[in-house]
Amino acid sequence: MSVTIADVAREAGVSVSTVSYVLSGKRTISAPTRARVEAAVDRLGYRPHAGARALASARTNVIALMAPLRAGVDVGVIMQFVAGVVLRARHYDHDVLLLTQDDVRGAERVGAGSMVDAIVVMDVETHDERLEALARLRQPTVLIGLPEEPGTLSCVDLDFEAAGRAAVRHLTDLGHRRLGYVGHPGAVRERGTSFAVRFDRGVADAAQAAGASLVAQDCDGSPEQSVAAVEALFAADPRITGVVVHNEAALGHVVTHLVASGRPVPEAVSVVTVSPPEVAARQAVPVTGLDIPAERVAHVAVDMVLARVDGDEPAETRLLTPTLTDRGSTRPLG
Amino acid sequence: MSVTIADVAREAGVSVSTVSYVLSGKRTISAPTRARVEAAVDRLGYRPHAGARALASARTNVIALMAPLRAGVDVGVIMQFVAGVVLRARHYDHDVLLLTQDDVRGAERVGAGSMVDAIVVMDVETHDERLEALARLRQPTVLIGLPEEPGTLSCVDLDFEAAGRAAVRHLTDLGHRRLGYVGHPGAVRERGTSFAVRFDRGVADAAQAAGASLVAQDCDGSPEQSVAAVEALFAADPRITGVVVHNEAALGHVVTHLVASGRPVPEAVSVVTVSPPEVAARQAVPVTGLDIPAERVAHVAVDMVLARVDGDEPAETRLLTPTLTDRGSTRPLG
DNA sequence: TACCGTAGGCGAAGCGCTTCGACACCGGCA
DNA sequence: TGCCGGTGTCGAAGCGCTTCGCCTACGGTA
Repeated sequence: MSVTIADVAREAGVSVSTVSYVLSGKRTISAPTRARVEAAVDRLGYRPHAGARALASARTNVIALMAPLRAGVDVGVIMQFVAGVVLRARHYDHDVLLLTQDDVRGAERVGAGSMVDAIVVMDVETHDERLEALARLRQPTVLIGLPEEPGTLSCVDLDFEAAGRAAVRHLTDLGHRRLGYVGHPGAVRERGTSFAVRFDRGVADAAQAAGASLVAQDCDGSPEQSVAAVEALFAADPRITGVVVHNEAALGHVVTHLVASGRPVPEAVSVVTVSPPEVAARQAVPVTGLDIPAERVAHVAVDMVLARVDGDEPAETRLLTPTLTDRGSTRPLG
Repeated sequence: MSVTIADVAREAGVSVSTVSYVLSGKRTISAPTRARVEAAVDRLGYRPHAGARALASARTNVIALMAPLRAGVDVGVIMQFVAGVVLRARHYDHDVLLLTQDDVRGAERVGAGSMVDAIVVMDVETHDERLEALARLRQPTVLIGLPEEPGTLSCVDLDFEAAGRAAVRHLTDLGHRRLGYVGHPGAVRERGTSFAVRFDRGVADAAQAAGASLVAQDCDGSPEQSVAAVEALFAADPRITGVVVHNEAALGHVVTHLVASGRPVPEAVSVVTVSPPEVAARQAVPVTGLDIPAERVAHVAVDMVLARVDGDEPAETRLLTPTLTDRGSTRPLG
């Protein structure tokens, strides 16, 4: 069929094993021999057969990525993440096998079938039904998100609690002491990756630590509810000067309504958010906030999971510290 | 390591080859024997080793998908397409290996390395530098788009010429005889997948056939150019009553400006477009148009390329006929 | 009754690669 | 001079699966 390692060996006048060692670098080979082999490889256009390699070495150089491919609000972020995983995987000379979120047996299939060396799972929920199957596989797995019971699985996520604290502290450092908070609907707090709960806690803690008052309001992100949430905040405390928005979908509506209702941003109200930088930046008033670094999370995920492939290192959970980008939607009180 | 076919054979009290034949169905096996084997498989949780299978059978049950993962305007459409490919591949019991567009040697790597059975390439340009390498691979390939020289490669795309004709005919059937057309900038006509050129031709042909006048205007999709394009059309012919927009990015701006400048849609001007249905539907005035069926294209692409895997059928180019969805942005003249 | 075709099963030869152990050769040391 | 430890190379044994050819039974036909 195509050119095999035996062809290369013959062409270079060495044995098959020598060619293999030249290619893998796992034994020292003298410079002249190595040169002959490399020349033969080039001349014949040799490419090792991935299946044969996988069979003999128990390594495939492929990682599985389970991603939510349904069209949704945050498609852009998902793409960024997927691209980040592919890029980073290539950096380690790995390819990426794409599985969809709803292919519940997908991980099991590719894992048990030894098609991949490791598995990255996006969008993990607090009580995720896939975890059990994942834990049984011999491939290391990394989860994006923080389930209640990670067991022996690694996790990466943004440190939402720190993000909540940082968001509030940014406001209190500017002197704001009467704060509003637009969060997620209760349903998200249950499911989700617990990020909502963690963020809430960070917000509350920091407000208390700074001696600031805090009015919170859930919001599903619709234009109506967003407007209503803003009004509810100011009804509860008309003197609010700082607002934290942890709801990508609502962000635009909240800002627009603040301005439209005679509360210009940042002149009357300072606004801080957590979101992908692109989302925060493209609002009518660009919004200062904590960036969700999709690509960085992707990189870290791949790094972590590949580190575990042949090391017997234990699982680990890593929370990335968010960084705040000032886009001018806040200003000192007074 | 894990359960092998030999374990299953032992457990079922048959030979290894018998187990293999039960699994593949390539030879008749008596019902009782088959049952024993299947029971053993279940009991042991046996999964064939993909690498071993690939080595022995020269089939991997994986297809490569080369997709543009950079964040762009049409991320949603790309995702739809990717999801469509994965779904359809699963339907044939295949998995999908994801390559990025800019990984120029990616296809060569996975192809020559026998990691995949077939290759799907998105976003092919008229003179695509990847074509040559793809043609050299032994795996069948299907291109999304229509390059100038497909050679032995298969292609799928929407029939943009038919779409152009249908768009115009929809207007002329309603009695419109003075038409405007907002197209792509010249640069896109050069690159791209020639779809712009093909659409242009369809539009011009149909206008001529119906004896309608046609004023065309290029547009890069920016708000400014979109407004300028509309004004240019009506400057050239103030009596235009029907407009064809073949520019996703411009569509919103064109519609908005028509309405804002006292030319309500559809009361004063009928508008027809070609775009993904979601885009047409979410405009201020939902726009009637020819749908770009991302998922259908994906399905057809997978069907075509897998059909060629072990058949020696020749390459083929398929142009999908677009269908028109009426969203109320057109009305009879008068 | 003798024969043949077929269904049902087995053995073994690869598929192309990695890797372990063996071996030859060389220079340095006692 | 003899021995020892590296260094560089080779041979061969798998890795787990598919598939070809072969063999046995058995039922049907002449």
